[in-house]
Amino acid sequence: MSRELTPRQREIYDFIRDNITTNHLPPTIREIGEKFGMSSTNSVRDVLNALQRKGFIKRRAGISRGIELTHSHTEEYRTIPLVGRIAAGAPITAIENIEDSFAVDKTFVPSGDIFALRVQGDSMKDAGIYDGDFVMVKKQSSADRGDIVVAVIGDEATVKRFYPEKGRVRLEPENPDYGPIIIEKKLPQFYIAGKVVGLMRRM
Amino acid sequence: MSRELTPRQREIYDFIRDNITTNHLPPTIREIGEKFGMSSTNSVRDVLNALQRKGFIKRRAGISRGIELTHSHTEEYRTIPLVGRIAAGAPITAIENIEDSFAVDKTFVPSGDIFALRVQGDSMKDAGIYDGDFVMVKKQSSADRGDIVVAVIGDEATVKRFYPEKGRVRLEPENPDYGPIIIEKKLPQFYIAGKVVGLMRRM
DNA sequence: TAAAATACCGCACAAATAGGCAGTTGTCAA
DNA sequence: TTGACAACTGCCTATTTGTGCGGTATTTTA
Repeated sequence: MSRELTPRQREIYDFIRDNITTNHLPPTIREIGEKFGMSSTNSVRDVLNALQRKGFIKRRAGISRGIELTHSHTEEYRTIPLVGRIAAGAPITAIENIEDSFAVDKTFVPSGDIFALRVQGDSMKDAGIYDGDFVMVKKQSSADRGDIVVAVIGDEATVKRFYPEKGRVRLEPENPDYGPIIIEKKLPQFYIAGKVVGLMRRM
Repeated sequence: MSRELTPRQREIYDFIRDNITTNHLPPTIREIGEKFGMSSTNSVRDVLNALQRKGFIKRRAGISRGIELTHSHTEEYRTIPLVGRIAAGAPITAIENIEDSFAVDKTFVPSGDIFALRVQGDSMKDAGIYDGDFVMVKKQSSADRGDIVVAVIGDEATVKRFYPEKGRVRLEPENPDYGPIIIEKKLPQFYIAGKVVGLMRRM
């Protein structure tokens, strides 16, 4: 279906895309024609028809500026809640706990229930996770051995490597200055909030 | 200046906003009128004038669908080009070099000319920058001492710490396994592409 | 209480816009 | 060499759309 574009088609497609991002508005047929020095609206129409046939754009008949990108760069992001405090018992992404939220590219995080958390301390420094980093966490109550998880103990959330052992759980930091945390499995104030699937850092 | 909106104005403002997010297109004056059962375009114009005067929208005269939201809740993210190859001479973000692009929250990267680059190798491992990470780079041709920069040498881009010295530049890795790179300043095939301002990692 | 703002109607007009038909030229593959 | 496709010109039409002028009635503000 979607064959390759010719240079001309690519050029015009790019112009439409840029126009949308710059002016928040798709161009009219004549605007395209003027830009590329075409004196006939039909010249543009031919190209638009080609783009539509090849599946790159959609058009809404009779509507001004009714050009829409199919491979829409418009909705490639998700909004992820940034969790402030984490308290045992309360659901993590309860509205009361959401401090902020930000946009992340869809291809960057797996689908499903994701939240973000700000890392405190440098106990995971040798895993490249630093104080102040934001980790993207996929909500799940269990994890595989060796996964980096967000564990909640009482009212504190901590990022550590997860090692299940007989009757207990070992949470291993990635920093020789810190020792492991051992949790007896029965503890009700302990649970796994999720698995770390991504990281963002401002520098 | 921007006083409160009347219920009617709020209603119409919301409709415009919803229309943009749903149809990726602002409505025409008549579309608004139809929606709210107004038979005169002037009824709509009055409200639009009020919205403009109060600073909620901007209008582009003579242009169809030329309504723009000022407090744009639509644009909390930016699209950053992911640069594939980097070749000396050619402008980095030339279309030929752009491999992909992805959305990033606006609050996450500074404004200005930003591109993303995939890190190869672990020479910056002790700065928490790992093989396969994406770094966000602010385009600039110079940097401060100690900044982490993207330097282009010939056809290769490398991420290192920047130390200007007399008549030359020292690029320092953050990994004891690697030594510094020394560049004589005159070299034309060497330049600073930008400064690393952020990092993203998939895990 | 007067002035300003709000929220409408109705009509008219010009510009902007999409769409259509007929034809030309060059390229490229069957 | 024929035919499909790409990329155009030119001209015409119908619809869409923004804008302008002149109104009315009610509410809010100074």
